[in-house]
Amino acid sequence: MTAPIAVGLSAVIVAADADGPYALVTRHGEAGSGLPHGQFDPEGHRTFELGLRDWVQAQTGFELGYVEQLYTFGDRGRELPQAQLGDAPRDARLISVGYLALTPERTDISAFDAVWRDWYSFFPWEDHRNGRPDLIDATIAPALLHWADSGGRSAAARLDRARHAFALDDLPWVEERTLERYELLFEAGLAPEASRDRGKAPPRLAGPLGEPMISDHRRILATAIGRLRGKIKYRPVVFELMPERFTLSDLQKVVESLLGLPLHKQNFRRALDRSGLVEGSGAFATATGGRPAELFRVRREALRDGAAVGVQTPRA
Amino acid sequence: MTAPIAVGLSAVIVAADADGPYALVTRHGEAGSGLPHGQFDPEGHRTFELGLRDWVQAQTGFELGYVEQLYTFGDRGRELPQAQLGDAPRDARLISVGYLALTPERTDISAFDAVWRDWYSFFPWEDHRNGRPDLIDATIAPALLHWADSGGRSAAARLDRARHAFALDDLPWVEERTLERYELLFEAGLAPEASRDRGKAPPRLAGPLGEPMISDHRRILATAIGRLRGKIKYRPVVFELMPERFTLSDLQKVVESLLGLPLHKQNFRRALDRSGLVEGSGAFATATGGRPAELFRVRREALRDGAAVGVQTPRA
DNA sequence: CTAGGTTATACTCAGATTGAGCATAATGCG
DNA sequence: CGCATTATGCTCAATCTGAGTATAACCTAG
Repeated sequence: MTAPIAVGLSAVIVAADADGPYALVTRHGEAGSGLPHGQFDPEGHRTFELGLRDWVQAQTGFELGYVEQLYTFGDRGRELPQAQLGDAPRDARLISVGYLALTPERTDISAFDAVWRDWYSFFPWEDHRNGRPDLIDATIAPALLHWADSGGRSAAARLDRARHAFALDDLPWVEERTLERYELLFEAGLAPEASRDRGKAPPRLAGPLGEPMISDHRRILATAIGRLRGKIKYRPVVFELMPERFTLSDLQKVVESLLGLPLHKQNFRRALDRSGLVEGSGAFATATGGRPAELFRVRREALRDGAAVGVQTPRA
Repeated sequence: MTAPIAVGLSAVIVAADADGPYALVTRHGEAGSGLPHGQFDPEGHRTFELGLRDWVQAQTGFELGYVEQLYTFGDRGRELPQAQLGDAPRDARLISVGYLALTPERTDISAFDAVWRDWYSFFPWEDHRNGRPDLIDATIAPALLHWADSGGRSAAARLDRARHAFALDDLPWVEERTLERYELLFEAGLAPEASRDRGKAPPRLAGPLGEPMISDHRRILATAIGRLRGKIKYRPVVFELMPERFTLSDLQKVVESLLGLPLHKQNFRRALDRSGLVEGSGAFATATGGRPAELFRVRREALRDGAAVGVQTPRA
C-alpha cells in the first residue's frame, strides 16, 4: 500500500457590500491568517460538501448557503505543515479541496476565532477601482522584469507571462487572471509563501506584496476570486451576496468590489434592466446623500430560466 | 486515525473531427466501458497532473497535451467497486479527481485496450445537430413527468427541474447543462447506473438511455462535456482539437460536434474573422465536393493576448 | 464542354446592443 | 433658496447580430 493520504477541505467564504469584498479568515498566531479549513472525515461524511458545511458550522458558527467546488490542490511541497492538521498521520500526503461559498451578510462571528477581512489586503494589486495601483509599476513590474532577465533560456517566456498577467506595455488588464498573477509572483519568489515553502530568504522589496497566508491558502483565495470574477458575468451569482432588497447602486458597488474595477453607472443599470434579473419594489432607500434610490429585489423566476445569464460589466 | 482514503484520477480525453466528438474509453468486459483511470501515487507523483500524464501514457500510449482539472468527486456510494482499484485497501474511501484532456488527433491506440467512441453513444439526448432527438419527447419526458408526479411534496420542484433541464414546454435548450441532465436522469432512476449503485431493478423503458459506464465515469464524462461546451465560448480551447491547418468548415463541424448544435455558417465565419483568432494560409483544401476551401491556421499570438476570447456560436 | 450539384465565400440590410455622454429629478444642507 | 449630491432618463453614433441573397469555384454526368 502507498503512503496514506489526508484530504483537507478549505472554504473561501465571501461577503461583499458597498465598502468592499470580504473573506472570512481565521487567525493562526504569528503564522498569519488562514482560511477556515478542516479534515474530511471519510466515515462521518457522505459528501465533501456536507463535511464542509458541518465543520464550518462548528468552527465559525456559520450556516453556508451557496457553495461551489473550486479546485483540488495536490502539489507536494505546498501543503499545510503537518502540525496544523489534527489527527492525520505524520507522513500523510495532504491534498486539499477548495470551496467557494457566498453569503449575503457579514454575520457576526465574533464569538469564534474568525474575522471578515477585505480580500484586497491579500492581493493589493488586484484592486483597480481607483485606477491601476502604483504597486504594480513601482514594485511588481521591476521585480518581475528582473526575474525574467535572470531566466536564461526562458527569459522571453517569463517576460511574456509577466507582461500579459500584469498588463504591462499597455496590454489590457484581465481581472479574472487573479490566480495566474499570484502564481507568477510565487514562482518569481516574490510571495513570502514561496521562500517559506522552499526554505529560502524572503524577498527584498520595498514592502511585502500583500499579506501572506498559511499553507497554500492564498492560492485558494486567488482561485476563488478569479472564479467569482468570471462567473458573475455569465451566471446570476452576485445575488447570493445581496440582501433581500438593495438599490442598483448597492449592486453596482458590490460588483465593482468583486471585479476590482469601476463600472459605467448608466450602462450598468440599463443592462440590468434589460436582463430582467431584478424588479423595482416601489419602496425607496432613505438617501445617504442625494435623491432617494428605488429598492430592487431579485426576480427568482428569472434565475432559473433561459440561457446562462449574468450581469454585464460595462467598464467606466 | 480515520478510514484510509484512496485518490483515483480519471481522464476524459477528447478528440473531435467533422464526424463527431470522441472520448477515449476503455473496455471492462461485461461491466461496460469506462474512462482511463488509475490510482494517484502520493510517493511517486509530485502533482496530480504529472501522475495523470504518467499513467495515461502507460495505459493508452497517449501523450497528453492540454489538460485541465474538472471536478473532484467524493460521494459515498458512487465510487468504483473496490475490485477495480489495484492496491487500495478494501475499506478505503475512494475519491476521484476528474480531468479533461484535449488532443488534435485520434492517435492510433489500437495496441492498447482503449478505443475512441463517439461521446453521444453515452448521451444520445445531447445531440441536437439534426434537430431535437425524438428520444427526449418520446421517452425521457414521460418518464421524468411520471417521476415528478410521484414526488409528493417535491413534485412541483421535480417538474420544474425536468422542464428546464430538457427544455420542455418550449423552454430554451441550454447545451451546457449536460451534467444537470444526467444527474436528473440518475436521480429519477432512469440511468442504469442508479439502479446498479442502489441495488434496485433497472428502469423499464423502451430502450436504455445511452450506454452506461462503470463507476461514476458517465458522470465525469457529462461534467467534461458541459465544461467544454461552456468554455469554447470564452476561451480559445477548440484549437487544441484542431490540426495544424484546417478549413473553416472543419472548424465549424468540430464546434457543432461539441455543442451538439447546428450553427449558422456565414455568421460563424464572420465572427471568426473578426475575432482575429485565425488567419488564412493561402493554401487550399482539395475539395471534397464543391469549391475548394482555404486552409486556415491559428494565430498563436492572438491566443495569449487580450481579454478572454472564444469562438462565437451563432445558432442556425 | 456544358448543365447542374455542391461547397465556399462575399455582401446586404434591418434591428438590437454598446459605449459615451448630456439632461433632468429628488433629496439634504447651509 | 441655491448648491452639492446621488438617481434616473434619454440620445446618438458606432458596432454587432440574425437572417438572408448573391456569386464563385470546383466536380460529375451526359
